[in-house]
Amino acid sequence: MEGTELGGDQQFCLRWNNFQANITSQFEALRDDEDFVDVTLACEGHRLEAHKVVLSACSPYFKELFKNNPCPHPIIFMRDCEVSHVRALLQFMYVGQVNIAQAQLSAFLRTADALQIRGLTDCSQHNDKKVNRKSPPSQLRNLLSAKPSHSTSSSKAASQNVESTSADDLDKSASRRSERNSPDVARNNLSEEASFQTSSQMRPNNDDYNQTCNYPTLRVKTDLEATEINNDENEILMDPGDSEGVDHKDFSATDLLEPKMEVMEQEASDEERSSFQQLYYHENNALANPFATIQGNIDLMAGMNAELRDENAEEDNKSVVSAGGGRWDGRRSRPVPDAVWLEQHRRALPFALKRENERGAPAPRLIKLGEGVEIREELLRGVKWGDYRKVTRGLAAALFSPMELATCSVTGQRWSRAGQESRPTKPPLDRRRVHALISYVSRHFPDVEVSRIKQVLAYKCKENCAALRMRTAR
DNA sequence: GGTCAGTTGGAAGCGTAGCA
DNA sequence: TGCTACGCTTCCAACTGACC
Repeated sequence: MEGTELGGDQQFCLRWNNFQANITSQFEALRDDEDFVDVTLACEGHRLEAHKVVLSACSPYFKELFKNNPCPHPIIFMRDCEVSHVRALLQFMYVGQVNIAQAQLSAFLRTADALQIRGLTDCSQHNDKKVNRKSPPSQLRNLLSAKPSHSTSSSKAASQNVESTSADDLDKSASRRSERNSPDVARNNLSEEASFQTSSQMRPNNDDYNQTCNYPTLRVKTDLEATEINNDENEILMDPGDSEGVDHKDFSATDLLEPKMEVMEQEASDEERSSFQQLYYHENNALANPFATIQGNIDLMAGMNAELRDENAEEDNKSVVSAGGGRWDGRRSRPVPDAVWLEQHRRALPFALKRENERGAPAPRLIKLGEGVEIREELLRGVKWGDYRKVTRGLAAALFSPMELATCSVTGQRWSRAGQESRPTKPPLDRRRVHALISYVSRHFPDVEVSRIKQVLAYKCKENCAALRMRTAR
């Protein structure tokens, strides 16, 4: 206990020596016991309970999401995210460290980056809204781009890399930390940061290397724990906080695969319903485009209160947030404002249809494509019927959002160049919709081989990807 | 090792909008 | 009206993984 004189009144500094350790363990216990959880992450059929305050503290992304959407207990559907990654991220946020197999590291970091998890991504960039949300912390980038080497020379090089960081950088870093930590902790971090060494065990994101090495496990630590050098060759301890002063290789625009999230509210009381706008869609226009009528997305909404959906559909469609700041209309690659894009597609929403029906508007006719996938007749009419190529392209634009087309491939097949160019393998487009599209086109163009249809779909994906890259570059 | 299928870079042709 | 820039469509080719 320390006492200081201030204005004649002696003040005492009461310090809980094990404060951080206690807080960490208690947060973990709260999560394990699911006490006071107020947000559910739904991923691959699993439900992961968490606390908004923790997610907000660890991610400006979640913080903004929850601030703008004051639902008492939102359910966030995380599509195209692996549940194991989400679990690991929660572990990281609650405990401050997590073990990730090297083989999973790249994908894990992409998910972390997309969710702007502090300590795993450059939050300074994320705080700058709309700007590239691409780069993981420099040390992680080093990890991903380091040459394969187990010699001490690389360790020295890595050490020199850190040593080249200027004192100003270290001071900046330390001052940033001091905002979160006590001055003592900040000093500790400063001294430890100066002696930080990126381990020579760091494995490059290299496929050849992947195939020949047993991956060490990466252990990432947050600022909650002091940085330390671990001699265990199978563990890499790193302080993710500092991102300055080290040359790095930026991820390309296509490295970023946006997590597709839909925030929906849990069953709420009447009082809660009257208090909040509780239905939100975020980052993913899946529910706002025509394929929302397919069973898959209806499944996603299974937990929703139908009445509430109707009540809030219109307002919520206006509240959609897009990280890209706009969407393409498929025809021209100029960005279409979200509001415009949504207005063009809003009526395809199942609950929006119900709302219109209640108002006496004629029920739009849905055409079955197959595989349980339906499309509005008017959208199908908009498809050019010159040949199978135009039909395929038209259906692709109707069934998949531009972001889906830009970030997915037809089958998700691994492409070896991806590894060489530090570009991740794209996830597959929704198989059911792909099959529906192919079967529909095949029925009307029986002489056309399926491979040709897939090829056209692949062209479409490539074009959207290129357009996305161009937009991001600008 | 051969074949097939999928992904992607790149090029060419065409259409459209903006401008002088 | 002609030019230019831009974007969309289409196709080819290279490369590689999966499969037999």
